[in-house]
Amino acid sequence: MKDSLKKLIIESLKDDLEVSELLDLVEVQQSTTKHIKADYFSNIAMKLAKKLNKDPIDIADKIVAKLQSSEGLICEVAQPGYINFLIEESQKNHIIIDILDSEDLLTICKTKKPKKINVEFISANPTGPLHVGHGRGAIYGNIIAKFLQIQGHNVVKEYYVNDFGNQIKKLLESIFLCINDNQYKSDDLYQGDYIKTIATDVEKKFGKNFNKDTKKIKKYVLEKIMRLIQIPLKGLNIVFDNWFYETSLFENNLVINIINKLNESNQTVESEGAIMLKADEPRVLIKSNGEYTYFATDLAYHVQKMKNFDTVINIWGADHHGYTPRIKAGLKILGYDVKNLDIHLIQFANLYRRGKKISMSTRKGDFVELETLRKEIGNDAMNFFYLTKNKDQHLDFDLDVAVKENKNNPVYYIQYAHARIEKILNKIDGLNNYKFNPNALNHQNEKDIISQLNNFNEICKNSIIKLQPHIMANYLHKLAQDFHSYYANVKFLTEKIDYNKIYLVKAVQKVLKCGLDLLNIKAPKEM
RNA sequence: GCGCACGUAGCUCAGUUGGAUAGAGCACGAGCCUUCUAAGCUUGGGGUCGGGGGUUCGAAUCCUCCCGUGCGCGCCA
Repeated sequence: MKDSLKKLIIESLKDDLEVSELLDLVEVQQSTTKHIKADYFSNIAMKLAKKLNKDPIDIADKIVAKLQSSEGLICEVAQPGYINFLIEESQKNHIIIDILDSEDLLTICKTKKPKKINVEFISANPTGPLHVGHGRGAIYGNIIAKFLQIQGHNVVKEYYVNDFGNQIKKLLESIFLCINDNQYKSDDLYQGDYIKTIATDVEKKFGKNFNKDTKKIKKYVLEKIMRLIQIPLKGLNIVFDNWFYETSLFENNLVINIINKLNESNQTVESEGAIMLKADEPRVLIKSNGEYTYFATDLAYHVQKMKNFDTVINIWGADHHGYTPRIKAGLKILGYDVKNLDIHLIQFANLYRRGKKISMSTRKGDFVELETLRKEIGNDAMNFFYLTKNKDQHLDFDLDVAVKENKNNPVYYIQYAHARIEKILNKIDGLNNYKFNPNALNHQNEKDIISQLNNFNEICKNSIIKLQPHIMANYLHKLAQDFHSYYANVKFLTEKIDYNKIYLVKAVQKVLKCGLDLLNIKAPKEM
């Protein structure tokens, strides 16, 4: 609808030599102001006025004069130069048939150039179970991968397992101490209850005095931890295609290869026994004790991804933002186009319980497990809660409210709309014998809903293509709201059923279902 | 101190490339079930969009300064 109006305007301006170069300024927007009687409007006259040094009203009048002949379209000029469009009801109402006939409501999102895309998310260190601090990134990353798949891309969901380096050493040390010294306490080591559980198992299998450095022990413990990590993921239906182990980089000599290449690039310097890369600023690759830094292995990891994929997406907590320039600088030196590396920074979600902020430290064992939260409030509420907010927004999550609202959560509002429609449709034989009359729906509630339905494609573009799930979440809420209002005002199952209304709610249900599916939220048939 | 974000109703958050009179949920006040599910509807109060300045026909949105909050500034990962 919007695009066709845009085309009309461009068409009307094309002959004018003065503006023919300015046609990309043309835009049409949906009218949202209640007191203005218009479906869409354009501000092109005001934009051109400046460039041409003319009165915007005159320009608008000219455009409107040319557009007047279009069928089913009423154009008006308003101060200080808006062009308002009113579309005939029957034309707008046709969206109902479009939706019901459509085999896939999301075809508009399909890309013409499918790419191989790697989406890496969560990637929490394998030193403990996932806690609530990982929830936002988990749900966001999963949905981003899904949106890309819907666009038609070939997506690999990946979890990077940091099974190399100090943290793992400390984990093993913690377990060792837990077995041999019940009273151990150290700010530097891990102390959660899960350590005790694993320690018990380790002791059973390996005895008290095992050698912490053997591969066997490490593998055993790592498997235990990875199993813990997968519990909430299974619960949330988050499935990874690939678990990339940091140690595999060494087994394949990938790190040393990268270091060699960097050395050849003349972008490395030696300083106090360490090798540094001239990245955004000098960054250590090899410590003076000969160990690789996280940066060095991470570069090798990213090179792997850049080689094998057209686009590489990292979903990172916002606390990693300072690391971005470094990794990009490194990849640039290695000859990769960092335009293909897309880093999504997710702001922290603070968690409160009884008005107090909950600290989330795996090491101190002071955290609420993601699985605990999931069980308390349920998948649907959890998905909706995280997906309804912009990733750039810091947000506060009050556990008490979340649990209290379990029965009263906004997500149920949307699901309830879906279930209510289902109940109506169940009592109808079907629509095959009734032809939809596009002129029949004139109730204000009906107009509101139809306007929302006409919006759906635009919402899909903004949400799915631009990877902004919260736009879809908020749209669904608005659509549900319009429906509930309608439902309260209108009786469907009367003696003489108006099947046009049934067409309408059926289309609404189809859109709700589509949207809820998108966000990994169930669309129940009854509640 | 430097860097990256954020600041919208009492609370939690929307606000689509700058558009016309600022939005929702929760909370609070008042109504609505003899009727398709009241997990619902209707209605009221509640705002200097952190503050100043600037750009523009037009700013919550862009620029700048200030204030506030979060995060980051390791030979940690």
